[in-house]
Amino acid sequence: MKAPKRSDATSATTAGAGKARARPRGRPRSFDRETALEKALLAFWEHGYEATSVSDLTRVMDIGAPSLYSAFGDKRSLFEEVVRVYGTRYGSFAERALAEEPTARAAVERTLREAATAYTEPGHPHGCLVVHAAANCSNPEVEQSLRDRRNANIAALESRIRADVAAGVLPPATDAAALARHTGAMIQGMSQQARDGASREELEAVAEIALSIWPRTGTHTG
Amino acid sequence: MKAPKRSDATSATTAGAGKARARPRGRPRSFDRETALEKALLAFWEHGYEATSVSDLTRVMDIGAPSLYSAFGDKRSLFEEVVRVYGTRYGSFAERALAEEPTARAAVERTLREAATAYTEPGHPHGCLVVHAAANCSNPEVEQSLRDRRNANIAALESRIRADVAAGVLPPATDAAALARHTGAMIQGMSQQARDGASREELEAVAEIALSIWPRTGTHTG
DNA sequence: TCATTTCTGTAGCGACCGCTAGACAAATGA
DNA sequence: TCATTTGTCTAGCGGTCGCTACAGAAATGA
Repeated sequence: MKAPKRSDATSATTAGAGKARARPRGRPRSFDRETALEKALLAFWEHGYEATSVSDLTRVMDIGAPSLYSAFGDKRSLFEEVVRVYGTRYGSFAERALAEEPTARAAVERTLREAATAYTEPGHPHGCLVVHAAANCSNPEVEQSLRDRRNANIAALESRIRADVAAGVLPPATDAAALARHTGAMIQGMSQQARDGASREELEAVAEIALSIWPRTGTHTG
Repeated sequence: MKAPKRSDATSATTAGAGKARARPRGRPRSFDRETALEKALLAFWEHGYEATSVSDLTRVMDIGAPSLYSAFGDKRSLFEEVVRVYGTRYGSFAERALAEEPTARAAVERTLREAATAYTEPGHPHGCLVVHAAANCSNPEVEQSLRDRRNANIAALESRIRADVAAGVLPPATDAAALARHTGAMIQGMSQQARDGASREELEAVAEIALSIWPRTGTHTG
């Protein structure tokens, strides 16, 4: 049994800013791990897990295949790390809205509006990586992992809606599950629209229409 | 230059019901072309264009690779034929609603309700083939062909909405493009939800919420 | 200087991809 | 019966897939 080496995330290499640990023993890595990871992220985002080959990855990351495998494990592990980074860097706006806004309605309003912007932002692929990158994937586990993320987001919104119902912010007859799922479907539909060429303005108009299902003013009782 | 043979759609083989043409010259096909095509349709629907290999296809169609290529051309042609058949067999409910219902609103209402049923029907994969089967496809032409279909459907709805506006059925200030795109996003989001495990009842609830953006009664003026 | 450790580049593994050549099988018309 | 036509079967083409063995390069501590 061979020792798994280190290879893991927090290797500071030559960029010794801050509390950089002492240099590791062997030959230092000749590329910046985070930069390479970002390139991989963009490739997976644009083409999806399956259609992005290791050969594509080594080209855009500008490293050899052995370096990729030594630094990131296999393709699957690299993708998982990409999804994690995507979540913290690009895909956290819904979670943030849910945490910061006072009501579920306000969180959804902010989420849909920000989605219109985020999904059409120049400089990276359009739409949401979590929605698209594992579609039509031969590896069912990869497909399922993103599906779980999507459904978890909807479940989080549902429980937030339930809390508002319990607090009297939303009427007792509110179908929290349906309302949450409607928002999830809107986000996913907007992401698909972004992939299909819709502009920010067009998505914002769609978001405004979708938001009209909620009562115009903060609380309502019927 | 070799003659392209016949191989095309309307070969009756042994099933000589109705006005069957005279038998062609050579050895007759040993499989039913439509049955094999249906099996290919289900495979592409479930796994998408790229993730369905020719080897997968020959297995589910229960024919050899040369028979597949002789009867359907290459993989791309087979997929295109599958998309055509899907359109007439499974995916025509929106088009039908648009043609048969008196107003755009009624057409959308019927479309969303039927989508909830169609996208969760047992006996075939969930969701819409046109939405999913060419996602993350290495062949950009295949991806684009389904994208064109999706956008054409939205454009058709938009012009139908414009007609209702011109006829006074919808208010003059109606944003036809946004309204059509909202419906497209809903359908695509519901399809994604169906793929992610949503039930017919759950999708029906989502559809009802989405329909509440329209005025409750037939016409409205403001 | 030198053994040790770790990364990089070359080169290629076995598996699968889409696709097809060529031999044989099964129908036709004569 | 027999040449012709067309479908099926076996076998395998060149190419790409994800991945890795191996040798050399570049750092370390002694």
